[in-house]
Amino acid sequence: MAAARARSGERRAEIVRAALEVIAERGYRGASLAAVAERVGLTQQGLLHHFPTKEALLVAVLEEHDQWDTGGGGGRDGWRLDLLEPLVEYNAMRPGIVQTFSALLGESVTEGHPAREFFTRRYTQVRAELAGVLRAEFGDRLPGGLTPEEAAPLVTAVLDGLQYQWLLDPDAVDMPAAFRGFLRLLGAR
Amino acid sequence: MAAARARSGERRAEIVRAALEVIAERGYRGASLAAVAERVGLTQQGLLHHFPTKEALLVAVLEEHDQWDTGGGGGRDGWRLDLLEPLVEYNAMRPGIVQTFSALLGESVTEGHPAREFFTRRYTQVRAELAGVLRAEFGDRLPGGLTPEEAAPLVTAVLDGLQYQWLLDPDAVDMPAAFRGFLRLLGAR
DNA sequence: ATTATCTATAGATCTATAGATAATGC
DNA sequence: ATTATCTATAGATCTATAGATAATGC
Repeated sequence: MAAARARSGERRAEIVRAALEVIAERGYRGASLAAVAERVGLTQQGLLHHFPTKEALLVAVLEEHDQWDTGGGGGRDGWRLDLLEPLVEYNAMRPGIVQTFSALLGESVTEGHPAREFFTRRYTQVRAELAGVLRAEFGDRLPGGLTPEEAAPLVTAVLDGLQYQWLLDPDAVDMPAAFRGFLRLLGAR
Repeated sequence: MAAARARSGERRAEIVRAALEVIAERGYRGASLAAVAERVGLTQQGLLHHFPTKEALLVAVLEEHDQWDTGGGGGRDGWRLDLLEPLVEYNAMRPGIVQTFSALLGESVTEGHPAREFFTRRYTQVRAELAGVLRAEFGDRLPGGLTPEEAAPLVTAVLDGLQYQWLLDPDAVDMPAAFRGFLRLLGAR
């Protein structure tokens, strides 16, 4: 045959990449296995050989992009505040990934959604790590008398909220500039 | 028969209310007409007598709750900054509505989603009105040198972003308190 | 006559299972 | 023997249309 048989790991990676795209376009509930399969030149049943269920495929997508959103800049755990702005800048160049993330986050608040626990855990962790970073940078008090623990959910909220506004209307919202504005509010220079 | 025939307007209102609930639970794409119909004691085909298509029902839901999110507090156009905090407080008491809104916002960034234009327009309008409110309150410069136009998308982002964190983990996030913290950052008392 | 509702049903999908076929690795 | 894929198909759904039936309002 023309194409050599890809090793299983490569095939799985291809499928995860395709799933990421289809989820960006239609969300998880709207994404069909057939659409993902077609994108990698497989039948839907062929895809199910690599991932036994649709949910298993979603889990693989979530694991693959575990460093999403707030983690991309600085490696698994050691975030630094000055790496958040470059991360936002980077995200502004890959609307596809941001759209997948945002669509999944939106869906995840509905009942019994398979990504719900993932996001819940992730936000708990992100808030805790951000609080640590903010304390290291600003000490125990930020402008307005906020503690780092009070500011951390706001940083996360701004990151996510700006993504929605930007995805809906990229020309109307300069996501990195807006985020820099927020950092100035926090007192960073 | 037992129940008197409801006037059409009442029936439609019942259906819209049921649709709101089902969308909160499953999102728009995941919400079936049959599930909505069942909730008001109709068959799926009976429901389609009142709304000719599923999309028409969504439009009715969006129109009914046009004052969603940022509008509830102060009447159609005249927002005031000091009514935002009570609005967040009010939202914290109705997770259902917030969940419907958040699920729809998340879905709306996917391709060809029927609510996309609604949200795009809405955010454009919300940012403009918030900028006006911020200018009236703070003048041309806010902390960090932000202009009202730079701060407006941040206010919106914080409102939306906090909702997701709160829906995912209500015990971990005190939404009104977090929002008050953000207002203190902006320099309001 | 119009309005509200129902039954019947067409026509698409969708996920997942069963089982065949062919290539690869011992 | 195992791995990758395919064909066939079961069993659920889902939206929407067609057409019947019964009640309401002139």
